[in-house]
Amino acid sequence: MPELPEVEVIVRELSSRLSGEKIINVRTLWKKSFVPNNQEMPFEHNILSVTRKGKFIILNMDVCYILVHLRMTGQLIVTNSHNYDMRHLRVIFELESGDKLLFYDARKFGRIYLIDNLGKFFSNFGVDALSTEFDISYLKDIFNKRKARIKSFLMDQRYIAGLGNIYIDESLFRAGVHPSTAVHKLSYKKIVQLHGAIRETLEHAIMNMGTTISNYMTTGGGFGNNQYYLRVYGRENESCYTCGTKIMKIRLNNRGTHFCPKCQPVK
DNA sequence: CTAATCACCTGAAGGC
DNA sequence: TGCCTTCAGGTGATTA
Repeated sequence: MPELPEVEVIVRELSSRLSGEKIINVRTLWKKSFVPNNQEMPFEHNILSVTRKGKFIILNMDVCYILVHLRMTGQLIVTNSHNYDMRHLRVIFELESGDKLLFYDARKFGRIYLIDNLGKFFSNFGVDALSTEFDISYLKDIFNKRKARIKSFLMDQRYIAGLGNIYIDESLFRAGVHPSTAVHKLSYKKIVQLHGAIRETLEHAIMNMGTTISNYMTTGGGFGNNQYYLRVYGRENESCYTCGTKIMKIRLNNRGTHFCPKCQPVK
């Protein structure tokens, strides 16, 4: 489901609702969703803060961390109702206040990890796309000698963390780069443009509270608005806002990929 | 080591 | 209505 902007919106909400809370119990309804794989476990931890790295949501606690990855269809909902929906409910965190943090996940791809060493967990992880470490020289370095197509390279979280299918298509459009371009063929000028395009695309999406296509929602059940501002994603056969050419959709490494053939010519 | 493809799951949407 | 196919904000494992 979500990419960096959606996760960021969720983290901001969770941060104000969960900081200072205490988890007093965890119940797992689908074993694979919670990586210790215990159905029930004694559990008492204070949540100090909620942060993010790439698409991972991080609950920072006294002596350990809970990491949540929503993958395609995961949702986190905070509720004080006793009558919540059980359909697709996978994990329940009970809080001392009486509220519950509910993890829903229709496709069961999402994962929640309980770990004690963040550095080790993220050792193979690239820089976050909104961090200051993600700058033009970093982008130039990781692009050096790479022959992969730019779209699939940007999907790889070991280099840049946070980008996914929607925002890569949108960023490549803004930068005027064809998604099949071999990474090492990008000119310095295009690298600069792409860096700016990625930043702008993500920041705009966060301002719009994320993109709701099918089931992304915020922790209180609200929707995003960024779907109304997409320029290529989901617009196949519609006219490019810049030049009027029909937006094309192709399959790249098994992912639907949208672009304007005129604004993003093959290099 | 790098790059591409498959596997994991379920449900919604479209064609017939 | 219903059956069948395809597709989906992701990523780990497997293959070449």
